[in-house]
Amino acid sequence: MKQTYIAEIGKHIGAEVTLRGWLYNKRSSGKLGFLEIRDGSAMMQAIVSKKDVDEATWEASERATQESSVIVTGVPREHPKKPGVYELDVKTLELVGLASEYPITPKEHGVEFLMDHRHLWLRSKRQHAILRVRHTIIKAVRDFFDNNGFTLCDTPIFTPAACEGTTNLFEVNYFDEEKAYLSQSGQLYNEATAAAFGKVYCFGPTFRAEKSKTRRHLTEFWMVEPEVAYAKLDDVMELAEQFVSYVVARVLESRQEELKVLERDITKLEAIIPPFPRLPYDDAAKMLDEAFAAGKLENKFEYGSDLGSPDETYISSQFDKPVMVHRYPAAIKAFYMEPDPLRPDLALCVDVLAPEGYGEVIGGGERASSLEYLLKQIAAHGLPEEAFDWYLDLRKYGTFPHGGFGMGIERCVSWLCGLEHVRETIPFPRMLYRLKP
RNA sequence: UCCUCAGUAGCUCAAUGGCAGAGCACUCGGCUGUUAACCGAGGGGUUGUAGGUUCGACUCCUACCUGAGGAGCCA
Repeated sequence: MKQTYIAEIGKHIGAEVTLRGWLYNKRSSGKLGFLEIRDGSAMMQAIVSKKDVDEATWEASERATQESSVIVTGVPREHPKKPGVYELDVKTLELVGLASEYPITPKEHGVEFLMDHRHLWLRSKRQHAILRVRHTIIKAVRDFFDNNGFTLCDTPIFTPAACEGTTNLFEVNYFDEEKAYLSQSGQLYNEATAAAFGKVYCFGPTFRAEKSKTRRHLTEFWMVEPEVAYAKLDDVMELAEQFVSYVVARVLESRQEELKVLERDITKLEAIIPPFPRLPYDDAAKMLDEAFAAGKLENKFEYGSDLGSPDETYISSQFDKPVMVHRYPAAIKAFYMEPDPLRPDLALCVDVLAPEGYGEVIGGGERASSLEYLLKQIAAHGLPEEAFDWYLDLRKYGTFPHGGFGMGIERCVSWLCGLEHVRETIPFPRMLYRLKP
């Protein structure tokens, strides 16, 4: 008995097939049973008619509870009332595993309950759709870089020192010599591999021990980080808009069904095509001042500070494409940012803010290439110079201008799916106060 | 760390300081085209914890616990 997957059922109309899966839901009308079967690929309704099946099958169909595992044989045909929809006329049904009373009912549930049952919640239609979109996004991310001459060079997860201080890092006590930390970015290592391969990317889990408790934060999330030798800030911005547009297009192309389940307004996604607006920090500051004067923002924006969440939301709401805010004050950015030669108080960096209030999905820029400047910056930030000896070597042995960015996968999934919270974008989210399941 | 809100049946919620309730889920019965199916019956409660006010507290007060949303910080 070869298994047929429901997603392929259209190819088997009129021929007997075997489905293996789980009972999603059941309705009955006397001697007629309607079983919704899911097998991971899709769902379909199976019809059990008492007069057409043997006693064991009828009894099993009556006994089967929600989420019981079942093997069903039958003949698929078109739904009598819905063209293009298929149903299965059941011949036999075998109960593989009777499910105990299933906690997730077809009615509504609260967040805490669903999060406690995340291992089961994944079986529901909505979660299935989200994680399929996630899969497509990740595939598109890899394809984009693989097809554009990038080499995958993954960076370590255990790292000896912080990129930007140790306050938000997870400490690991294992290595004899010194303290280790879980990676918060692969960027410094990307700069080393970029000198070897030219165009590189890394893609892995990232850890941030921030006491953040918002819909945009996870303590463990996945980040893809490209780095390009000889790239200037303009090249980085162009790469970012090409990359984001490609990923969005791939999702639109292959995940229509899932976006429909999620009730996503796809016209919003269809607008995501290059070029994206470029907004200098100074202009962003002016926009925020005007918004505050017009009573559209609660707090006055202070020039020189970083954009707050409400600020980002306001700015992105003014555009129907992702907006690239560039050239922030160097003082509020990481030590390795290249200063703008025309305005040394500004850093050659860029944040990409997704539309519809989804906030920052990409952060990046041009890296400082001068050894003298980096030494000054490390001292100014109070960082231990010896921790960066290998990083400084990159400036000693053939330094070169270069840049790149990092994109948080979960924020991207959240945006493309139109979700309220990133916790649904990863199979098992890790958050402040959430380690199980 | 700070601000706001919420904890009542397995789940989602109701109950004006005066008898602890409904829908879903579950069990039993009915129904040959159901779509969160429907109809009838049944079991199911330390109202987050501790204290206080009151003749009487799910309801009011205090503290704590847990969760959610937000700020800061970030992708």
